[in-house]
Amino acid sequence: MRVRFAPSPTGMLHIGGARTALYNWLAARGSGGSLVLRIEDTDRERSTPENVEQILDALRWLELDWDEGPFSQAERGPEHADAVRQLVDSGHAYEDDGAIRFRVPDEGEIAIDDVIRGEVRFPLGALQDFVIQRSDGTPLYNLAVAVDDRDMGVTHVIRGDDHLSNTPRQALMLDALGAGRPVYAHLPLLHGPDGKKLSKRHGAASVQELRETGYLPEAVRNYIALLGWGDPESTTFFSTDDLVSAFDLGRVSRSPAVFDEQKLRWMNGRYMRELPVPDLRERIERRVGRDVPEEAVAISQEKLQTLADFWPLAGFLVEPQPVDEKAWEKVMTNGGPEHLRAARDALAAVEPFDAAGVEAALRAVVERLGVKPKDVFQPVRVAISGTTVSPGIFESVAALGRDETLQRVETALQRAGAPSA
RNA sequence: GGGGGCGUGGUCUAGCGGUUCAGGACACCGGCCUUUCACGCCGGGGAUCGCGGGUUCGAAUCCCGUCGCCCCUACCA
Repeated sequence: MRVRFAPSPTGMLHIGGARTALYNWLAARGSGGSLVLRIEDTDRERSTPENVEQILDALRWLELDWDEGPFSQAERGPEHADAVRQLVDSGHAYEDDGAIRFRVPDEGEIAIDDVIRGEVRFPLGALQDFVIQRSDGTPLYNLAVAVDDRDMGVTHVIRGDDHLSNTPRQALMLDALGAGRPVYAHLPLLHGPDGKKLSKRHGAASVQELRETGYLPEAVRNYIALLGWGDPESTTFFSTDDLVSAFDLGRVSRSPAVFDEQKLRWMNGRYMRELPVPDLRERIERRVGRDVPEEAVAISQEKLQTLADFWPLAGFLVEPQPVDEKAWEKVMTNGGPEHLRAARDALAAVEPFDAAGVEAALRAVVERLGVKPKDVFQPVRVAISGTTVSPGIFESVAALGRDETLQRVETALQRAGAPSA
């Protein structure tokens, strides 16, 4: 099996394109075949080196490797021209105002075999003679695709459903050229939450955006694999290896799917929780661009859904964060400062200064003061983190260390105007 | 207008003529846990399978029609 992913370089790779790339990749890897990357850049206006690079970056990030290419369709002008000439010579195409049109028979029909849709028939009478070469001598999409797929030995064309209507044109040319037709597989399109089709223009959800939002490539792969395909057991989590062996083109759904970021978030969180701490730490550091204590990662892990969640949740373990006024108001009233002072005194004497020790000390304070646990814990939390949301308070205090904790508590006490002694 | 595709709870899906076929997941609601937020666990509401016919003892599953959405119909891809 030899497949190809042939994006047009319009910039961002949106998730629909990413899924097409994934399915092609899965088909190739699962069959021991190869994947060819071809850039459909015959429209020079929107094909820039930067746009091409963006597509490649997105694929690399998704860890979808290709075996050959990227090939530039625009650089295959001679081959396209040869094919056009051959079609003209054989009477299958003719000149019209300088352009070359392919001659579509007026009657009859053409049947396309599609792995996903079954046999699809098109009455030829509904097809116009279409232009295959511009008057400036450059080829058009339908011709270029057919010729390139033929020349590159593509055996299976796996692409979006929006190309199904183009298929009879391409097949007609292949037939006229005396070339065999590849096996076709047209994937259902992806729509946005608003029901509209997903594209660069609408709604977005491009691979680069997913990356910036802090999703893991393996989670994205798993999620988008399920957009249009599912195994009989309704399995939800697939390692990439499992995906390769379980994926079956013939089982791909025929109806459009809607990209649901909430589910991706959930799934991403599940992947994050299963990551070894050192691995997660490395990814977080790469994202925030600075070193992060392993402990901070370890105690945050179960609360993260994306890499972007780390800093707001545990950035205070790296450096002091601004105080959230609402949080402050909420916990520093009704005896907050007083409880905080008691907590400070208890923490000063904790030995050893670990989560268990901190917990014992803080709970003792709660008991002695006869208040609720949160009456003590929350002021401490705000004092060290600046807000009311953080990893477990005992773990956080322990991770921060005695000196830093005491210093922040002291600062908070002064801010509260409470006598520190 | 012409041609083509698609239609299972809000969303992704399983199912492909008959042992709970309406299953699983996200989301949602309630509870437990509990130091916040999450995680986790337990429970719940929600689809008669777009709609209408037909075939059949029996259809989400087969056929026809109809409606809706989408794609192609460019010297875009």
